[in-house]
Amino acid sequence: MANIEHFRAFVLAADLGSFSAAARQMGKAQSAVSTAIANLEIDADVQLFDRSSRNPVLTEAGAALLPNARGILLGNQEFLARAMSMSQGVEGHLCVAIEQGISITPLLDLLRDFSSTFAHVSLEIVTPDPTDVAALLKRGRAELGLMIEQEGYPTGFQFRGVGYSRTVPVTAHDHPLADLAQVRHADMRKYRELVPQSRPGAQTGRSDRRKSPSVWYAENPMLVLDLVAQGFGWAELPYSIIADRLRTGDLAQLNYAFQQSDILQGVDAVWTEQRALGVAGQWMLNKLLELPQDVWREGQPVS
Amino acid sequence: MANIEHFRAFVLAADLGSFSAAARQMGKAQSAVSTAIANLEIDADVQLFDRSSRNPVLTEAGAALLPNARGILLGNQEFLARAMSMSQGVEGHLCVAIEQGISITPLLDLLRDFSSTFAHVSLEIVTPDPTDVAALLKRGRAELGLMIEQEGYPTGFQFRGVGYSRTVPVTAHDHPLADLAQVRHADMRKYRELVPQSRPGAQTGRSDRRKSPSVWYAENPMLVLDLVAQGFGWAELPYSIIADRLRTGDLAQLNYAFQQSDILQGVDAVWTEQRALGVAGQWMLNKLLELPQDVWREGQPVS
DNA sequence: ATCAACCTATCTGTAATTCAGATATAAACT
DNA sequence: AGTTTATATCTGAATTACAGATAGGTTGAT
Repeated sequence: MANIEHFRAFVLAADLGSFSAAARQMGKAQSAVSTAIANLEIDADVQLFDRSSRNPVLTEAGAALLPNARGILLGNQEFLARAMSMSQGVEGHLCVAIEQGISITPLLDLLRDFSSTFAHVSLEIVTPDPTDVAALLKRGRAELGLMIEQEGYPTGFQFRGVGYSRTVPVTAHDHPLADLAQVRHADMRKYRELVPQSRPGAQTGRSDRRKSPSVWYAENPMLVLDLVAQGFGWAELPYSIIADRLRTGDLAQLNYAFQQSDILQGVDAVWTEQRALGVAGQWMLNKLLELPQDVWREGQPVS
Repeated sequence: MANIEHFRAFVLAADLGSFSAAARQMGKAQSAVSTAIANLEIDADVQLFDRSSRNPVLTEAGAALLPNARGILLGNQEFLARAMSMSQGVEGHLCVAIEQGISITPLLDLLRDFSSTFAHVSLEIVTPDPTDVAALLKRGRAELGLMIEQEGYPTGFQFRGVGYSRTVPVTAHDHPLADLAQVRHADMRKYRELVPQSRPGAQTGRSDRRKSPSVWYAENPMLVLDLVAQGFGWAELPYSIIADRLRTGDLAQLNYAFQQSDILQGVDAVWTEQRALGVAGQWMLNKLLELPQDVWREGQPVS
């Protein structure tokens, strides 16, 4: 019935203003184009061309339907191109799990590059709770993960450091801790700590020695941010999400007595051995490893 | 070659998880679906289904290509639906020319209604210079116009009042006129008038007795707005575009001594006799005429 | 007006395709 | 093991698509 080539005949004829020219360009006989378009008109029950003159000209209906026909053609083209890409081993979909709190601004150029290099690969970025990245990888829901480095990974996981993330301790500007020139452990234990992570008991390789005995957990870092701003306690949060509110004076940075207050935590790319990375995943991993370290410094616009 | 029905077979089989079920639903033989999908796989050079078990299951490639196939099907469906709509006399495209300065907020509900009633009609809204609306209609570039009422329209034009637009005289807040409790004609003649309209000499039916001998014209009302705010003169502008800047005190409303300062100008719907309105255009005209008058009162949110 | 060049619609026979039915075979379930 | 239901493949028939030829019309130049 409705053959895709018929739509191509319609579009070509409209563009060239001639059935014969369209037929020549398609390597078919003129009669083929003529009947193809005639059948299209029968199916659609509208006149697409006005044939009263030497060359056919689009009717109003034909002009209105032309974009639709082009859309069908484009869809078919994309179907074929994507299939071609996948038949050569490129995966059709890549899911990257980036732990909440890791900023994606250092990755923007890389992502732009990805979108042009792998136009037919749909990219999915999920930002799960920190404890969930490994689970997503193991479950096969994601192929590649970015997470704050931890002491040990379960067997079957591959990892490599690719950058770092700056975490800063903050409170609301009017919080008692904000007035101290130097904050000691004993001071912090007096107030509630807010942790951007759900499921406190989650088995994770990272050290979970909280500084305060009173801890609240929330899955969304933004929620933690709001709670901190409302004076519910203090938190160690990625610089990228608090930079604005530090600047406006809404939040105050704490000054640790016992260590550098700016905590630089390594960021690891993580993947599993079992589910081998496809061409696109491999490409992204390599680009991540090649990333210059200074793109991870926040606050400067990515050039 | 690539028949649209084949894509439907693919999508149906993927959805139902069975070639036989898909065949039943399409009213075809099982073998037809089987070979159709096999041919699709040959064309695309990828395996779409894994046939190792009793029921076929999508491969990774099949899952990635399924949305594309759906897209093609949707495109075809839309093509047919639009054609059907047009074969029943509904135009495929409607262009409405709304004179610059007339707010479209009173029309939002109407437009929403239009988009659901005429899903297959693409709507184009152009906001030309006031003097150009009639030209667009005459040229056939637009089918329906909304413009500030004028004394007479050229022959061949139909018009009917549908609402009104409030125009207010303003200056910058620090302009000499802003200090006067009552502004007389003589005062206004001392300062420059800014008119949101290009081509001063344009033959138009509206009264062109400017109050000031010094007049500047600019096509874009927003440009006029900026000039007024910068103290270049005074202007009579639609309330909808100056409301915000009146509220912030950036601009000041003038208080006429000789008439009501708030000038209510009628808004006419205009169309030509020669180019008959289609079903959608007719619908829009009727809805415009039925519009309750109070939607034209600005400042209140449209419910 | 006449003519040449070019366009489109339609007809005809042929080639290609699509499809239904039949058959073989494999998987899941009893 | 037997039953049911699924898919792949084969075959012949029906449909469809197509090239080539023909007829009729339009355009523009002579």
